[in-house]
Amino acid sequence: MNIGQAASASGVNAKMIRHYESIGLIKTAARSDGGYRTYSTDDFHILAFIKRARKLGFSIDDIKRLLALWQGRKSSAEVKKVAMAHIEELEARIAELHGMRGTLRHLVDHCHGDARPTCPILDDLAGVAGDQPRRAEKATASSAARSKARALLHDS
Amino acid sequence: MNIGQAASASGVNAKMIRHYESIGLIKTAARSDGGYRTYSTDDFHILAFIKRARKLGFSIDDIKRLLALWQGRKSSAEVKKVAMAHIEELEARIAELHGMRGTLRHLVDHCHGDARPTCPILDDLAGVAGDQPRRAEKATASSAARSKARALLHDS
DNA sequence: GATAGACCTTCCCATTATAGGAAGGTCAAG
DNA sequence: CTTGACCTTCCTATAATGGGAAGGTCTATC
Repeated sequence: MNIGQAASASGVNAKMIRHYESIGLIKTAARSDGGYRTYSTDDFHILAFIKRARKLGFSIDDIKRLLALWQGRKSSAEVKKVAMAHIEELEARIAELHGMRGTLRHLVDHCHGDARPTCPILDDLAGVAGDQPRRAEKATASSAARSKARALLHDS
Repeated sequence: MNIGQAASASGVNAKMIRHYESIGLIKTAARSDGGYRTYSTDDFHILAFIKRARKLGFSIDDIKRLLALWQGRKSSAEVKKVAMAHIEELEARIAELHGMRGTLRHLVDHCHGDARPTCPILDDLAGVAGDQPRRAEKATASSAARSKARALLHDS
């Protein structure tokens, strides 16, 4: 199998296959006389594995670990650990996006969206206090530092 | 205000302020005799605006648009449009992550996570059919092409 | 055997937003 | 006048993907 066939068979495109090789995710491919990379059925399985893992949002680093576990035929405990850590990561990202969406949804719902220049969305972004239940800004240690800095500006 | 003060006051760090200047998101800062960038209260407001917009996940390009709208004091309709498009983007990303999380949750729930090497997670990634209600792979036009390619391998 | 066209090779560049570091200049306090 | 904090520019890196150029190989057809 040349790289093109391996690509369409696995769903990982040729550019990416070369990339994965270059970063050491997959082993250096065998070469034909003409210098073409050649792939075995085993190689194809690995590529398909990678493709599926990427679809689940695993990072290349995670996949490196999963591939080692897969090929090492070791315990499933380690795999489960990697997967659960990834679930937590996904959930954190979902929560973050969800928070953004909520704030924005609220702002959009209060924006009449007509020819008038007044706009709660811009007001919020500009820091004008409105009736928003949640501000775009979370209360963090750094925001406390910023409030202090803001005091120097006689602002807020 | 020097860049450091502007940074801690706005929450946008100094490195980023220079970067935003270099890509044209903010105008070139005025300079002191010694060549230091100096920032006015207006500049600070713009930086704070940018920071809040970034916290809501707007891209730099979106922010460029929002800043123009904010400073142009034009209609709110355009702002609402940008914001709604962003909400849709957020929702698409949430849905994608949610799908990943669901599939993974299911796999993790069926993995005993002990010393045995059998693992539904790896099996799924490897393409072994299990009792999974949803596979890691969506049925798409390209997956049809891949099935055809796979047929050439006498695989699947 | 020549040639066309599909496919392959390597190498470089771009993306997005953010950050680290090096080498060197400026400022304020002691 | 030195010290230390802060600033300057320039280069590099990240993660994953892709575009494109310049050139080599393979295969089918004439």
